[in-house]
Amino acid sequence: MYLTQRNQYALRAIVELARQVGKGPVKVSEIAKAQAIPLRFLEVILGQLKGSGLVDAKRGYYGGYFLLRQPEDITVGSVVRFLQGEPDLKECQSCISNRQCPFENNCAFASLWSRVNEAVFNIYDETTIKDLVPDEPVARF
Amino acid sequence: MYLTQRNQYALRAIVELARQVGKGPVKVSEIAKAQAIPLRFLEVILGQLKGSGLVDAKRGYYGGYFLLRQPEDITVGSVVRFLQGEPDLKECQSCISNRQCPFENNCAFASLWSRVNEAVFNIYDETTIKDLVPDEPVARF
DNA sequence: ATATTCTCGACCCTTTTAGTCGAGAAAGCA
DNA sequence: TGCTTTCTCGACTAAAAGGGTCGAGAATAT
Repeated sequence: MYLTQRNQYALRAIVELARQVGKGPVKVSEIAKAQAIPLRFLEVILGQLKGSGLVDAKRGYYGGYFLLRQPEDITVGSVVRFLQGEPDLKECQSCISNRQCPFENNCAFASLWSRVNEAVFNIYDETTIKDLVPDEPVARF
Repeated sequence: MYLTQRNQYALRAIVELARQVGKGPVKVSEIAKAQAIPLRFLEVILGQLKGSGLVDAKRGYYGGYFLLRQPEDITVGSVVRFLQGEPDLKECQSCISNRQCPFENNCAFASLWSRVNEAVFNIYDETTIKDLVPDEPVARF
């Protein structure tokens, strides 16, 4: 739900891939430059992202990263879920251990947290990567 | 939006005060015990909370903390806002500095973050402390 | 006086997050 | 073949955030 800098970088990297869809693999260095992300850090992030099945990479001269699905078929929710996993909100986050919950597992906070989480993921799930790609500036003549 | 352990402790402390409303000041040690919060840490938290105008304290023998408003008049939103301040969501959180935003301040993320934030605070604002106080177990005979 | 309870600032420790680095492996090119 | 490019992998470091503690002082009641 709360997105770290790293996870925002990941999203922006995917957006950049979406922006260049159809132009073949995009180099990490290119993404890093376009999105102002530290290069070596981005390498790590994209490496992780490969595990999601959303992107893949090719090495060598014409190498780089590319999307495995259309931008409109990738939701922010699916990316976020992959990056941080779904939090276990059935159990109240206020209680370190469930055994010593001061409300004896009848805790009103649990419902609050899960409602919040649901609201957030509703938004994430209805937002696709395509929605995040900036519109091309209209050509002037 | 994202609540730290500390901020959840704060909320639970207030809930405990609400639970005991009308019984005079509640000692920190009592709150700590009831809500399973580390005592010395709770002292710090309640000290901060005094600045919100929602609670106040009295020292000495019959001292302790107490609410300055009715539980139903305190929203979770007002507490959270005091604890963490409203994030500055007009500007995209992805960009370290606004000057070097790769999207040139026309960033689709900004809208996403603010929609998420709004959704979360809608829930926080419509939830009062009273809603979080567990129902008294019905007396059986 | 004295016991009680909040008050204040400084302090410490652990975990998370951000970011870097060097060497290696695949892919293309000459 | 050998050279260049670009991803790949694991280890590593640094900074920040978060959680929690402590001692001494100040108000309040008996």
